[in-house]
Amino acid sequence: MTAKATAMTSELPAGSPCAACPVRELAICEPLDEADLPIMDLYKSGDRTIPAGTDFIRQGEPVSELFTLLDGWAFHYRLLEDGRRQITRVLLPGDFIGFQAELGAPAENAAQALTDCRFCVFPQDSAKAMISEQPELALRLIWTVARDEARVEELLTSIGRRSARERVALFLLELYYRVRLRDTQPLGAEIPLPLTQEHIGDALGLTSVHVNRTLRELREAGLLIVSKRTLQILDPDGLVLEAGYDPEQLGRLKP
Amino acid sequence: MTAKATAMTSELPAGSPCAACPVRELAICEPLDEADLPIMDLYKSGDRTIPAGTDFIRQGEPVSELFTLLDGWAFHYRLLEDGRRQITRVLLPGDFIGFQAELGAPAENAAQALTDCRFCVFPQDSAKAMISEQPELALRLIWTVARDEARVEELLTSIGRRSARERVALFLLELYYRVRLRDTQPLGAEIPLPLTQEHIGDALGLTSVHVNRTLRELREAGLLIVSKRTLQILDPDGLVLEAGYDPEQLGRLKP
DNA sequence: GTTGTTCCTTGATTTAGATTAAGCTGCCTG
DNA sequence: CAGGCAGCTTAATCTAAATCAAGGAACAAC
Repeated sequence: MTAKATAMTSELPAGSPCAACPVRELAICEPLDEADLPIMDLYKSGDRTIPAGTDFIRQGEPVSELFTLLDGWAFHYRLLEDGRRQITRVLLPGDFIGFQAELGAPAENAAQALTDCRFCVFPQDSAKAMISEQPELALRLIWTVARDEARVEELLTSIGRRSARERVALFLLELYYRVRLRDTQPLGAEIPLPLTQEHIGDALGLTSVHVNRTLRELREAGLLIVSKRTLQILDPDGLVLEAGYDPEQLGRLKP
Repeated sequence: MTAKATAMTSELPAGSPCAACPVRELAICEPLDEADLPIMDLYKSGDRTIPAGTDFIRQGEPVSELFTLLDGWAFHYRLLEDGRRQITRVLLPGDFIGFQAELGAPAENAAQALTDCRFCVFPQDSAKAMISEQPELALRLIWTVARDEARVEELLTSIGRRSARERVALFLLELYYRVRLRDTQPLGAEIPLPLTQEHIGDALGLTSVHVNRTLRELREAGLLIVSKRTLQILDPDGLVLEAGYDPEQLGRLKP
């Protein structure tokens, strides 16, 4: 429930070359081939690095910049007036962050860095120019927003209709596959999981106490281990079963 | 929880003229002025009317057509394997229905008519052509999908973090304002509400029994009356308070 | 006008998950 | 190295909402 706010950021003077971009085929610029890549320099203002815990988009304040996450983990969330928090999306490298229907309007979602993060930064005006001047990028943005919406709907369905065990199992399973789409790792390997139990609770509509219990149950059932900011999936099939999830859909999973 | 399926539909031979469209400024074609309106005839295949209860998009089956809802109410939903249902979006006239990241892929959301519905129909291929050939329409689609995502996130936040009373109050209040953006009605007037208590429960992650009790409480508190497929908001300010909602956001409400 | 349906309503009971509370661990910082 | 903080863990208790159960009202179908 804590919403830490830090200010310290570091900005590089100029944009680093897109050719070396670590998330090129995941990001908004994916449709551009090598030759067209310099187009992006028209719109991006540079790279930026922020420390873990930074609230880099604040709910209700005008969105003045958009970001492509180059490295690190972050999340989008909404706050109620009394401090209750709902995490709406976990953000991984390649994700386009901060876009909303009315650019420049008060932010509907806040965003916070979970780890130190590095971004590619787009001032709001040039992001607007980008999508109206570059039709391939506009099409890619449609795809991106629709995919994000589908993910939020999946989470909505979890919270609305699944039990705590099903929710936790599915949430971690999906994160595991998303991470593995970025860094190919041996199946069953540990992945970093920079979320606290409180974060997981705030994503799944549970308290951290109940998340703790549920994680213990899943561990005792030999399905997964969450420990020391690390997630290990022991039994993917068992988890799919536990989550009551159509395993076919995992195959369709997008980055 | 019931998922009725009907087949009977009626299709008109040719598209009716867009000039007479009842939802022109709400729909995907909003950016076109009078002169450009015939562009739509390149892409739409005609109008269609279906009876209440029809499942016109079935989860898991390829999406072969997209729709603009011209008249009536419908909803998007997801089913779990054991029949649990989550309603993800209530669809009102002007809404663009069935769009998803991968057109032609298995439908991520089913859709069902709540009342008799009339649609403007777009075959999947021509919808694809439309968004790649008409940049203004692509921009409008981005806006539409982003707005829908924001609505789903709002619902997610409700289910994850609000009490039953807050959820019901906010859900009905938002519907009320959405309907009033379409048909201007005197404030406090009744609006039609073709949702059963079971529908409301499936949208809000509650059982119909609990929805019933909650509606009674809200009625006894003099806030609203739901009766005979009709919703009457008695005390909008009281409801905003009850919902723990930032009233400013209602002003920003989009159709 | 009887017989189903579907939907609404209310009461009694159960339960999943929340709340409260307390101790523990690892860690950073002074 | 002491003290403090953030996060994890577990147990005891409470409660919001689910489940179970039983009627009632409206309406269509025969």
